[in-house]
Amino acid sequence: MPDPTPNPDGKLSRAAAQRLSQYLRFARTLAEADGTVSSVELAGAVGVSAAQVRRDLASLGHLGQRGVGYDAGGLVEALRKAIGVDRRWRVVLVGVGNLARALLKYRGFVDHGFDLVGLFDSAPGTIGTVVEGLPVEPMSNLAAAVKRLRAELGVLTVPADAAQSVADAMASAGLKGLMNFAPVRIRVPAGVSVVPVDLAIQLEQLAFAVHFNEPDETGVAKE
Amino acid sequence: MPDPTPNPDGKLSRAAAQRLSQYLRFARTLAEADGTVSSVELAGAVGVSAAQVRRDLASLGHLGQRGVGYDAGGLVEALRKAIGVDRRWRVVLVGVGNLARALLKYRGFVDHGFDLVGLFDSAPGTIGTVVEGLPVEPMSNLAAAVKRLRAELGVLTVPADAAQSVADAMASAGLKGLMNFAPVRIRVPAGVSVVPVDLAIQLEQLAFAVHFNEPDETGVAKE
DNA sequence: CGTTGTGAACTCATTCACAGCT
DNA sequence: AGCTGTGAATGAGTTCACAACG
Repeated sequence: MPDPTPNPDGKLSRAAAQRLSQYLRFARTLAEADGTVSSVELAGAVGVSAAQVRRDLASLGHLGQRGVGYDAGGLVEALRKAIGVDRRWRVVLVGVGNLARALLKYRGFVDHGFDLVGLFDSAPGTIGTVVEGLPVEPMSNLAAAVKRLRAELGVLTVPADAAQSVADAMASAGLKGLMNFAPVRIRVPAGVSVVPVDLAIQLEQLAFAVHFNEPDETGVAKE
Repeated sequence: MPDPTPNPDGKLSRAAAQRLSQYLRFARTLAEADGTVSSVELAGAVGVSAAQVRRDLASLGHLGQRGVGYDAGGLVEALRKAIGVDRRWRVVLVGVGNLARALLKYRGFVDHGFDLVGLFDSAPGTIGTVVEGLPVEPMSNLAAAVKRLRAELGVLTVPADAAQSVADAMASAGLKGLMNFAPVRIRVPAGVSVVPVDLAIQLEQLAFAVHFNEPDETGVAKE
């Protein structure tokens, strides 16, 4: 039967968006240095096929020049826009433990356009302390603070058993995206996105890959 | 294109293996309590379709009973074996910073069958200190220690600029799988697997999902 | 009944191969 | 010459729908 949707061009899959992030990282390192990158270079750096790179980039518009390649600077701009990081994002963090402290020290956070503007916790001993220049506020302040700070994203670094209720609070405070480090799947209202960062599952993936000696991931090894 | 060993036994894709981990987590919570789980329950818990669950589980052998469901205990066993976590794994960690300290405190590590047996760092001030009960050894000990401890996996929590050379050292020390927290792609010899845990890219994925209001992830909200 | 397992259909993603521009 | 963009072919992964079975 006839083709309800013969048109393949349209939306970016999640996996595709992840590749864009990787192209962006590589293009950024070249942006100052030189003028152009080829699909073959990008492919080698990221570990995908050159055809894949061209297909991905072509879906963003005509930003290559035939016979020449892609202008590094222009590519960075286009990728930033396509991913949604052509602006800065304001982020709050809930759950100030070791992991949070590690994240706060991580420069890549701010380097990639994410500004941590608020810290929250429920432990009386932690509330009021200052971590990496930011005071830790009680959870009861969350909703008001999100509004005041105009934060849109939240990082969730609380224990598993608290994760769902904290996620509920973050969603109803108006945050639109949550990065969840707790090893549980959290449910959120429609309109809120969640990116899980689940170490337990990643560990199991590593065991799986080793146990069955999968070549793994972004393109294997030369040698 | 460049893949001399495409899929040895040709079985489970990476994405499928990740779903298995999620089924396992859910089945574990039920294993003591009740007898059986249905594909619909699993699907709801993990956020995939029931048909997907059945297809995945059927690929592991006939472990369901028609008209009844899957025995929770048996499912846990089968999933453990399929993923490769029906045994314990010995893990060393290189780069003892805040992130490492957070990981060391994370109980899920040992709960999932991963034993951290060695810590390594190159900073003289850190070497010799004891963190969570383990002494931090110099990098020069790595190769001998990996052999002595019979470690197979490594966690890489060093800064980006050191990541590749540390990865080289870890691979030549005989580790077969690396969990890489550094925000760079590392190259490893054939036979070594890498699971990247890249916060910068995950952050960008979050921005992407929110910016284009993707429902995201494992199927979110029904309504 | 209810629920699994699975051929078949289908959708989505990737690679091929080459036309078209520089 | 070199390199991109893209139809067409291929492949991977997912859902449909129902037979098979307790």
